[in-house]
Amino acid sequence: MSRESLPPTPASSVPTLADVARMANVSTATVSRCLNSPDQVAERTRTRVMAAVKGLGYAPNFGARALASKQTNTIGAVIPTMENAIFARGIQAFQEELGRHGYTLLVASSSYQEALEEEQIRTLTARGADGLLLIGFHRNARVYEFLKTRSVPALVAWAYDAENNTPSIGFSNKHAMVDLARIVFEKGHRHIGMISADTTANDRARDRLTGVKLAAGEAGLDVDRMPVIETTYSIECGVEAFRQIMAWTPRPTAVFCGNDVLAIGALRAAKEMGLSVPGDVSITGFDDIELASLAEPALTTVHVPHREMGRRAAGMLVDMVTKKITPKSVELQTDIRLRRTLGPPPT
Amino acid sequence: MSRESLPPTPASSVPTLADVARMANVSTATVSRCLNSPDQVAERTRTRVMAAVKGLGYAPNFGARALASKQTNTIGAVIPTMENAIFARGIQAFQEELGRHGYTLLVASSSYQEALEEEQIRTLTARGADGLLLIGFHRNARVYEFLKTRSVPALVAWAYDAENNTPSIGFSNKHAMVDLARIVFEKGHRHIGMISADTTANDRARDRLTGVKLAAGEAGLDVDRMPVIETTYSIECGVEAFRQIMAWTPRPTAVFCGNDVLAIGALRAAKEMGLSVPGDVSITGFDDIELASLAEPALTTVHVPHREMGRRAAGMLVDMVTKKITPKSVELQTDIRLRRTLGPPPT
DNA sequence: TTGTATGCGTTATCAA
DNA sequence: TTGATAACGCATACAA
Repeated sequence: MSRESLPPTPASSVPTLADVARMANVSTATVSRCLNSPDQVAERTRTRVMAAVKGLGYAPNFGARALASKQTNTIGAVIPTMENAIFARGIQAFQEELGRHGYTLLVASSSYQEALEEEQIRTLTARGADGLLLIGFHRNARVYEFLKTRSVPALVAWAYDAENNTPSIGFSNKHAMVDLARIVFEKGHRHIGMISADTTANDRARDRLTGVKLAAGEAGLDVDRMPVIETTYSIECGVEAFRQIMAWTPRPTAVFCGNDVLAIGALRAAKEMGLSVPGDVSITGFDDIELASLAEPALTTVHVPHREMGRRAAGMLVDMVTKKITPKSVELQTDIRLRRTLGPPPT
Repeated sequence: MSRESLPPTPASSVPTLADVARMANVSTATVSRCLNSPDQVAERTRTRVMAAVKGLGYAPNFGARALASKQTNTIGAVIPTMENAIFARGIQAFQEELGRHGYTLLVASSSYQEALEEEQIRTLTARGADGLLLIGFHRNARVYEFLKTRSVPALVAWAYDAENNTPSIGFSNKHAMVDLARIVFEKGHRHIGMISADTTANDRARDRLTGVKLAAGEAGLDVDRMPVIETTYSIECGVEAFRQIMAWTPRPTAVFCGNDVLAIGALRAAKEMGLSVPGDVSITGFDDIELASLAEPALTTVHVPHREMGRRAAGMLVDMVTKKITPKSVELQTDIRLRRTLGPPPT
């Protein structure tokens, strides 16, 4: 056996494959095989090599591995923000499940800005993400093309659409809101309003509004005259929007909020205005974050299985990356949590 | 000029430096320079090269760049969990600031488990993180040695210790708690209790407990007889622990909680037990998460500048990585938010 | 200012 | 089962 081809051991630095090979008296190819497909190596040599690996404290160089194997075992996620508990929770589960499959998570946030999201997607792709988790479908077609030419698999979460080319895992924002709204109308409400996120760049927000309108139509309301305020997802904006919407004529007896954060704001505004909830006005949210059941009175909302979504999204994405398949979209079930902020309209 | 050295353009795939070079009729070295140090290239050629970059939609290959330059422009963070709003908030700011400096965030979570944290640190290092953000100082010495031999700079956040070898950014958990506790004792409380996280593996929790004991000693209380319950950071555990601690004799008139999540649980338990807060018992938290001011009654707690900490941590870490310096530890200020859960003891 | 040539540490193909 | 060796795509020292 000749190890002449291997350069001499350097003074002291991070050990490389060659160092291990030299120590175990085998070729670098054999060391590489020991690490990546151990069963292709004879028991004897393998133990010898592994001993050298331990002894040197060898760990493969990430860049070199990525360059040679064309994959990084890294998955990227671009989310609006971690500050919203629903994403924090989902991403936490996502990361845990990725870890179980030997993948690491690369994250970036878009702050709900379309242009920034596109930039982040490009960045994570450039950073070598093997696959991408995206939130919702709405984005420039250019982005989808980019992903396709780069052949980076992407999965959409927090939204569901069986027809779309991009696989997704989520729930029907529209149906969930229809279910909730029907219950509200059954209580007898005839004057409603909605506080929503911007519906132009946020398909989830749009679908939720559509759901309310659909149910309102069923209930025979004049959908076009329904007050809708579009604002940003924050408690303060919820406060402000609630004040505006309650100034409408006729005054709403029930206010749908695009998410729980807005609803908490609405609740606070109602208190400040001296309005009883649900005596004077009913309020509903969406997401069922921790705050929803802790609020006073507790918030009626749509429960979304964020953790399950994160966990399963990880599994799907790993499949997409490793098996190079496009999975079927998965629809998760939401359910209505009836709590104290919903009651019959004032008589 | 001869471009003979460059291989012919491949059928169609992801463009490389060579493709750009061929198109712009320059060498790969020039293209590389255009991208990394534009000022070393003549205006004329640069515009030509940049046009080719745009035209081809070229983006550098991550693995190759990492291999050649020995850096990934990636920073890793190992946090207990994203589900705690304080980390979600801090990490969000951390990531935003990293982005401004051209760095991307790699995250992993330890679920407050020491062994898992060590594994995650090794994983992120193996994934080529240029630097690491860690939470608190407590971890096996082996980990610090590992980081040193690998020469991966690490910064500790959510804790502050000017003496430690590892630079840190945070605040004195002990002093913050002393400040809060002094106010409590000034109100006249003589019987207190504490609900804490596990103090063996969590240095922040330990310091907070120390703070309470210090102030209690100052106030002339018998520190050894003070009831302390160690549990896990969750609302449910807070509920359970509060029940236990209120069964103590003499019954505490004030209960310090290791964080706001536990305090929210304590608050809920008090309600369920028919106790008035602060009439029968005062409750305090730590962190000042959103819930704290939204709770009913609003929670007296220690405000921690989580966002600022995340943002500045990013800046420090980038400095450590790029300038190869060890920055001075930074101490941030906390302040007490006096809200309704704190009152004088019942007479 | 630009080009040439080499090395970075793996993986993978092909031989032996 | 193992070894030699050619990519992989970029950065950079050195030369022109």
